[in-house]
Amino acid sequence: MKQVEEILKRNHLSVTDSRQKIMQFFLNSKGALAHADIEKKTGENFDRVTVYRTLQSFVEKGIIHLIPTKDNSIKYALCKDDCEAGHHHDNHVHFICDECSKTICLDDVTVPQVKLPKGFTPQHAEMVVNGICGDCK
Amino acid sequence: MKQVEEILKRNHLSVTDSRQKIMQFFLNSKGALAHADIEKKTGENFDRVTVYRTLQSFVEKGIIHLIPTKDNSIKYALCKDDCEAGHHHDNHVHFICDECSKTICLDDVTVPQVKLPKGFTPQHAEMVVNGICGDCK
DNA sequence: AGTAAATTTGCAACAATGATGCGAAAATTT
DNA sequence: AAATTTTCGCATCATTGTTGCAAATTTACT
Ligand SMILES: [Mn+2]
Ligand SMILES: [Mn+2]
Ligand SMILES: [Zn+2]
Ligand SMILES: [Zn+2]
Repeated sequence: MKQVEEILKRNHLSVTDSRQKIMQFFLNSKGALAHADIEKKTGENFDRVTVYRTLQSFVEKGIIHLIPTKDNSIKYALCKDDCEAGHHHDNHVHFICDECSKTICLDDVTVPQVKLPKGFTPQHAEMVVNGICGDCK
Repeated sequence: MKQVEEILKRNHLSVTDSRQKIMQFFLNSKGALAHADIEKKTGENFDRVTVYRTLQSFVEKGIIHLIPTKDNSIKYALCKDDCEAGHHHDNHVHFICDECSKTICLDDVTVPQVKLPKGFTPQHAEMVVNGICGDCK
């Protein structure tokens, strides 16, 4: 059984053409992807709505995760941690290159804990670092 | 001279009605504000475009800063660090309450440094913590 | 204070992004 | 292979953000 098919089945998603192609596109990509990347750069011609719904279900199943940005653009990347449906537990740092503007998961760099002021109860923390990536230096 | 007027003049912005009102709204607010908050909750009736342009110029002048979120919503808050036009240097942690969904600048909590893999050169880091705020607990 | 110059505002128009309802198509189950 | 369930693609709509331009306002100048 092909890898993409296996991933979809394991996550209780029916195996459709769009899902297979989009999942393969994630597997082939180094960095994170935006909706527009998938719509335009897959070579395929999926409906915009199909792409939205596919990404949504991947997120729900814990297959991909969102990456926070300042510029109102959503980026998605494969979860390499063992996320479950309805509950992600990625806690790695993300890097955004100011040169090539690629967004990269630093899977081995965990988000450090910080001491919060009295009264605040932390649940989850995200960290995004900007700078120059290895390829651009 | 009124406080808002003083702030605008200091940042080389002409003192207009919208700018004064929006700046005052920031000064009165505890947490961060979204575009929609300003458009709807000021009581005033600014044109959408005016609000966009006002926020843009405040960001450019280093008066307010952006806060990254996962859900594609931009939040703005007053800079309490000494930011300059074209170059912000806020480096405090932000807290988003899962209950009341307020976004709060933790001005006294600085973003910790992390060790990045070889090749990556950091420039700036952002950290956002989710959880329950003091008011909601 | 009064006028000219510069800046900002509001409107219209447009583009991009995202959500929803629904019948047709495809995938899964029996 | 037929029935059932799920997904897809299209049409339609809502929200968010941008741009050009004339009118209004603010600032600079005499
Ligand atoms: Mn990641
Ligand atoms: Mn802040
Ligand atoms: Zn790069
Ligand atoms: Zn709260």
